[in-house]
Amino acid sequence: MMDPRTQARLAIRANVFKALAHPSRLFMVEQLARKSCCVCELTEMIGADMSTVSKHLSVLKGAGIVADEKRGLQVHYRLKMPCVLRFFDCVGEVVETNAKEEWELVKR
Amino acid sequence: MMDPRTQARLAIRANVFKALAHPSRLFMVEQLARKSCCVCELTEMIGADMSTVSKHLSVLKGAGIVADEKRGLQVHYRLKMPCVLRFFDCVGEVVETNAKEEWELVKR
DNA sequence: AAAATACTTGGCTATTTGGCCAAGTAGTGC
DNA sequence: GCACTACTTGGCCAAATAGCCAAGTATTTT
Repeated sequence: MMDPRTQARLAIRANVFKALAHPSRLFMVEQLARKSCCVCELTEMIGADMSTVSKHLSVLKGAGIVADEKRGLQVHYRLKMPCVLRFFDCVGEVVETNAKEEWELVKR
Repeated sequence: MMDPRTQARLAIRANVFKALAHPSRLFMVEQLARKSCCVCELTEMIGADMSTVSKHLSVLKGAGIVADEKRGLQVHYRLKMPCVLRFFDCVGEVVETNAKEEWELVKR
């Protein structure tokens, strides 16, 4: 019946996945993997309101995936847990396999 | 400004993460990694309504993470993309690091 | 063919999430 | 101190998610 400890462990882990479960946040992680950026740079690239971007970043920060540091007027974010990049290969594989299978179904 | 192709690519990938972003679904993936199960077994373990479990499974199936097969009255699900298990090590690492840091803050 | 089992799907409600705008905070430069 | 820039936070609304119950489907059993 799934004891409370297991339940709690899974809930905490689910939060990490939840943090990555948004296109803009994936984009941010990819960018930050290349180089640290201030909020303004990411805002520019994504093209949403800065407040929106800031909130996304705080979700990633809350999950422990990125870290921030104030430099003068700007706040710079960096990828704190580069191991999340390892996810992306597998996700790419999943997506590719799905697409191939769907194609096979529709093809004829 | 994030072109539509990038946008679409990220949205598809985000769906895979979204599928994993729930405690019960993580539990299912872990179980299915050990052995294939029917819906009834997972329902028993999780302790929710069978309809709820069935819906969770269809989310995982929609993301291409699991596959199903009917055997008599039962439907058996299996882990189709075992590479998602590789995520779990990193997620564990993230969670552990977060916990350690939070502890350092509260300690004194 | 009727009953039982193992699911899935539809309907409903409560909660969460995502977005923008407006207002607040924190440094910088005059 | 006052204005300016770079953020963050609160408020609000629209949309998505998660849960249960009830109803529907498919297969087996009697």
